Amino acid sequence: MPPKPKTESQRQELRTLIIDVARELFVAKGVEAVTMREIAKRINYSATSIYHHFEDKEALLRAICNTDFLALASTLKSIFHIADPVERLLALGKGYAQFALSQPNHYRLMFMTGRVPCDPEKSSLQQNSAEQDAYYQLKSVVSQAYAAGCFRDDLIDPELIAQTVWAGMHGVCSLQISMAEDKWINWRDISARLQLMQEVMMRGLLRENI
Amino acid sequence: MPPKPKTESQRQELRTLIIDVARELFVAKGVEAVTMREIAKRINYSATSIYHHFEDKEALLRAICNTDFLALASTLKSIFHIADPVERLLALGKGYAQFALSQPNHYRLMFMTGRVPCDPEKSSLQQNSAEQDAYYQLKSVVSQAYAAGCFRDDLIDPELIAQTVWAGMHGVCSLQISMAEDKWINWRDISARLQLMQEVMMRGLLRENI
DNA sequence: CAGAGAAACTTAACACCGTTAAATTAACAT
DNA sequence: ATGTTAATTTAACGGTGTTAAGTTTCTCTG
Repeated sequence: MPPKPKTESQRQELRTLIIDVARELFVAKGVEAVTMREIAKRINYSATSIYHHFEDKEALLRAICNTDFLALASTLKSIFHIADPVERLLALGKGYAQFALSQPNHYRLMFMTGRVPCDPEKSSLQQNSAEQDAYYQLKSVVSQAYAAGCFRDDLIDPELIAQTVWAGMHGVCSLQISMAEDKWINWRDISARLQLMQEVMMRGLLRENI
Repeated sequence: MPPKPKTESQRQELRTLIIDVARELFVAKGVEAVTMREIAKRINYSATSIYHHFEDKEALLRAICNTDFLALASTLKSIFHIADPVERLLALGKGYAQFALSQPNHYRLMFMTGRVPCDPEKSSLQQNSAEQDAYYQLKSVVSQAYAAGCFRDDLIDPELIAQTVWAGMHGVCSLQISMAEDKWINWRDISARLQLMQEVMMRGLLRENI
């Protein structure tokens, strides 16, 4: 009873259905839970049909990743209404951390696995878009603070600053995600670690006067 | 031609041979390359025999991990001869980063996968040993700087400081390891990123006077 | 209106994987 | 000599991603 030539929109619908089901498995049980057969079972298709929408499992993961990058950028764009550039940067960091810690499996896939390297050529997302590109949002916010003269005089490369700020927040979040259960370390509260990281970075980056 | 009751030392020998071969595959091709069958082939045993030395693949990875934690601590202990506490801390960070970037697959297994959480109960390594426990080394160096009054007055928890310093360096290294190939980002030199991270952290943490 | 062709989908299979059960071999202890 | 035990292997199970080869249904053309 299966086969019918479908309209393009129905095709798209099925495609996003696959992605959604895959994400769901994924959120609950991590990357390993995303097996082609299980996804297929949940949508009452055979495993093979997924290959008509995605070249392979990597491609499917990449698609999930893309929707997540978009979700991250969507979350973060609410930050731009904040007037003070430093407060804006801090809020960006907080929003980023909240995303990471509330959706650890997605964060892991996006920033910790190294699979699925994003290529602007292939992505459906628009690079350098304030709506869709979270990295561009970071660059923007840092550049704005830079233009406002917030940073120390010896810091002359906003993109390097952005990458450092990112690394700081990513360091706290990713250690939390992959090592929070590790009994070797007597972890301080994650909120305290995030807080101190932001304080330290700001004190290290910003001008001192006033 | 196979079976002979072996002495305990021969058993150990084979055990470490397995670990070594597994590490080798591992260094070259990452976690996924470590398949029981391939390890077995390289030492001319059948895959099943590995299970007489390691409960399962996790246990084998854990064993590899342990040797790597020891290797890291061994590398870092050369830092303790440095007299100035701040210089010592900086050198620790540099040594850590060098380890991470020169052995990315090991670093990934140790700090980025979340599998194999280390438990002091089960590990063969000695916790709180200046020779074997890299985290203890970090705590020590930070505590020494703290005792020397290097940090700002409002910083009163050396372990929180240590975890933050760690997160900063880990952030730079892990982003490099998992995202250096990502074409979305116009990465600055890894050395510049490490350098700036250390500068920022030191400026953020240390007292200002003189 | 018949039949060709394409699209959607399925079943069957391949080559792997980690892991376990059962069988085999060789050394030791009695 | 015999039995026990440890070391090892072969065979197999259930799982994975993926591909080849159908099967069914629609649409489009002659």
